[in-house]
Amino acid sequence: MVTMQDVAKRAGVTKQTVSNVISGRVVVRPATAARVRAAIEELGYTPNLVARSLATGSTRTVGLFVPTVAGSFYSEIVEEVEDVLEEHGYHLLLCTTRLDGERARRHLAGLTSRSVDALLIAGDRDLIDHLPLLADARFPVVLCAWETEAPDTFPVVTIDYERAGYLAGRHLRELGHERVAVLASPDHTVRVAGFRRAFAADGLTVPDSAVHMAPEPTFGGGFASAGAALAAGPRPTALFATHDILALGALEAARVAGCSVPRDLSVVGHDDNPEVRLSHPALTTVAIPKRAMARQAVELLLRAVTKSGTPANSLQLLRPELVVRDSTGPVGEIGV
Amino acid sequence: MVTMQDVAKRAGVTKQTVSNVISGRVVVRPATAARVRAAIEELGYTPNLVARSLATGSTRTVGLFVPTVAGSFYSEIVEEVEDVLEEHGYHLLLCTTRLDGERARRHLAGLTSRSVDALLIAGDRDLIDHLPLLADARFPVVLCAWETEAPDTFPVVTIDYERAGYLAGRHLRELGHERVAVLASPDHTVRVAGFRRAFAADGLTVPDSAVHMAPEPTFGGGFASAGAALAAGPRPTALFATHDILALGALEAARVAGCSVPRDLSVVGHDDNPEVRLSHPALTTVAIPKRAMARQAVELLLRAVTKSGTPANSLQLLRPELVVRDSTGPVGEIGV
DNA sequence: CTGAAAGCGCTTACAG
DNA sequence: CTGAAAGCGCTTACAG
Repeated sequence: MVTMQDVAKRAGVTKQTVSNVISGRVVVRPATAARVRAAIEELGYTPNLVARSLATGSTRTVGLFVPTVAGSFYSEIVEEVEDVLEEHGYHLLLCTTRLDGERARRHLAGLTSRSVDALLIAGDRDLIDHLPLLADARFPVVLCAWETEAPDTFPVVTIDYERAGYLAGRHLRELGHERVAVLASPDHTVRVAGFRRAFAADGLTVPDSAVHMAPEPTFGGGFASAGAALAAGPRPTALFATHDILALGALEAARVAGCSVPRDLSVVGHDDNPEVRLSHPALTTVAIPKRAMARQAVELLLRAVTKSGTPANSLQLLRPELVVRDSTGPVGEIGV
Repeated sequence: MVTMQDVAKRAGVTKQTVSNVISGRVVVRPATAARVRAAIEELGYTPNLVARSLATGSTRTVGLFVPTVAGSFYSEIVEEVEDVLEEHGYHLLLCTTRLDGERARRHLAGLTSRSVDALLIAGDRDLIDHLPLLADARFPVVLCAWETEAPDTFPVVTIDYERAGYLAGRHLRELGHERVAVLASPDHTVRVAGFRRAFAADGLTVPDSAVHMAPEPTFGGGFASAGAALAAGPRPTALFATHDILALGALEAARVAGCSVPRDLSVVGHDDNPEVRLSHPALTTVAIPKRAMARQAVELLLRAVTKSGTPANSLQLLRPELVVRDSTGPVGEIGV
C-alpha cells in the first residue's frame, strides 16, 4: 500500500509537509502543495484512517444501538442518524440488539474500546440493564426513544409519550366516547397513563379491565387482543392501540366482529408509521417526530464529541401530534 | 486512559507479556498470567482497538451498502449480515445509499481507506456505476441481491430472479390463465423475462402492452398501475407484480374495480415480505431466500478476509420458491 | 514555509 | 517462558 512517506519522496518533501497539505491546517507554499497533490494523484494515495485515528484519538465513527431495524420506527431512526452523521463526516457502526440483552451487553463491551467516538442508544428495551457498563466510558453517550424512567446518568432525547397517550384520549373524549378499551404493549405504560389522564380530566376512569395487553407488537397480536376487547362486557365505542400495527389488527378484528369503523367503533393508533395508510379506513393516530428526535440526539452527541466534554445532562421531550384520519368519529347513538 | 504499559508495570512484567496473555498466542507461565490478569482487572484495562488495528492491519469491521433500511427486504438482510458478523467477531459499518449514487460514491471513497476489512454491496441500484472505484481496493468485495447483469469483477451471491418470474408465470399457466398483466418496477426486467418464459413455453406471449411500469415500489404505485391494467382492453384474468407491495396495491385496485380475488382475478407477488400476511386474501407470492443469501455472501467475504486473498470469482444463484396462498385460483369461466 | 523528532498503543519476530 | 526492538502510518508541537 502507498503511504504518506511514498508521496513525500515522490514530491521531494517530507511526510510532514504532505500531512500539512492534506489537512490544510498549515499554509504550504502553492508550488510545493501542487507537487504534493500531483504525487498523491499519481500514486493513488489515500490516507490510512486507522493510523490517523491512533494519532488523533478520533475514529469519526459513532455507534448506534437499536432493538431492531425491521419496522419503520427504528429504520427511520437509523436513516436519520446516518444522514446527520454524514453531514458531519462521521460513519455509522450499527448494532441491533434484537430483544437480547446479553447480545447487547457483548456488543457494548466490544465498543468500549475506543473504536467509537460516541454512542447513541435508541430504545430502552435491551440495554437498560447494562447502562452501568457505560459509567466510565471515554466517549459521550446519549439515549433516545426512551419511554420508561430514563436513567439520569446520560442525556436523553425522547418523545413525550405521556402526552401522546393524552392526545389520543383527549381526541376520543372530544368525540364523546366514554366506554373505551386500550390495546397496549407491556412496555407502553406511559402512553396508557397519558390516555387515562385525558379521561380523568373529565372525571372518568379507564378501568384496568379495559386495558388489554398485547404481548407482541404484531398485526396478529392486535387482532387477538382487540377481539377480546370487543367480546368483553358492554362493547367499547372506541379503542386506543399503543402501536399502529396493533391498531391495524384491531381494524381487522372489528371487521370480523361486524362492527363498522368509525360508526360503531373508533380506533386510534400510535406512531404514524407509513403502513397505516394501507388501512381501511385510514387510521387516526398520534404522530411521533422520530426523525427530529434522532437528529437532535445525534447533534447533541456530536457537539459533545467536538467540544470533547460530556454533554449537558438534560432530558429533552419532543411533542407528538394527533393526526386525524377516518378511523375515528363521534360516539354513535346506535352504539353497542 | 489505561494502557498496556500501565498493566505491565502493575504486574511487574513488560507490555509484550501482557500482550501475550491477552492474545493467548504464546504460552505464559500461569503465575505470571494470573498477575497480569489481576492487574487488568484492577485497572479496568481494555485494549485499544485502533492501536491493535494499526499493528495488525485488521479492523474486524465489515462495511455494508444497502439502498435503504426501510422495508423488510433490506432490513432482513442487514440483520442477517449482522448476525453472521457477530458470530465471527466482526462489527458492521452501515451505509444506506438511498437511491443517491453520488452519496454512495462518497461513502465508498471514505471506506477505501482501510477502515474496513471487507465490503458487501447489496442491491445494484446505486453503486453499479461506481464499482470501478473498487478495482484496486485492498480488501475483498462481494455483491449480493444483484438483479441486473452482474459485473464479473467481483463474486456475486444473488437470487435466480429469472426463475422467480418463471415460477410465478408457471403457476398462473397451471391455473389456466392466458390473458395476464404484469406490474413491474423498472429495474425488474429479469423477473419479467422469466415470467414471459413460462408463457412462451406454452406458445403464448405476454405482449409489451400487458406490462405496466410502476415507477415507485409503493402501495400507491401498485394501485395506480393495477388500475390501468384492469381498465385496459380485455380485462386480464391474472396479474403478476414484481414486488409484494405492488401486489397489495393491486389487491386494493381490484376491490375498487369490483373484481373479486381470486375469482375474477388472480394476483401473484414477489418477495414474500411479512407484510403480505396482512392482505385479504392472503397473497400468493414468490419467496426469496434473502437471509440465506446474506449469510452466504458474508461467509464468502469472511473466508476471503481470513485467507487474505480475493475470493474465488463466482456467481452463486439461490433458488426462490413459490408460496401459494389465497390470491390465485383457476381461471374462471365467468371471467371478464 | 518546511523538516527532524516524538508519540499514539498495540503486535510481531527475534534474542535470551 | 520473558524482554528489548522495531514498526504499523499517521499527527502534533517545535525548531529552523
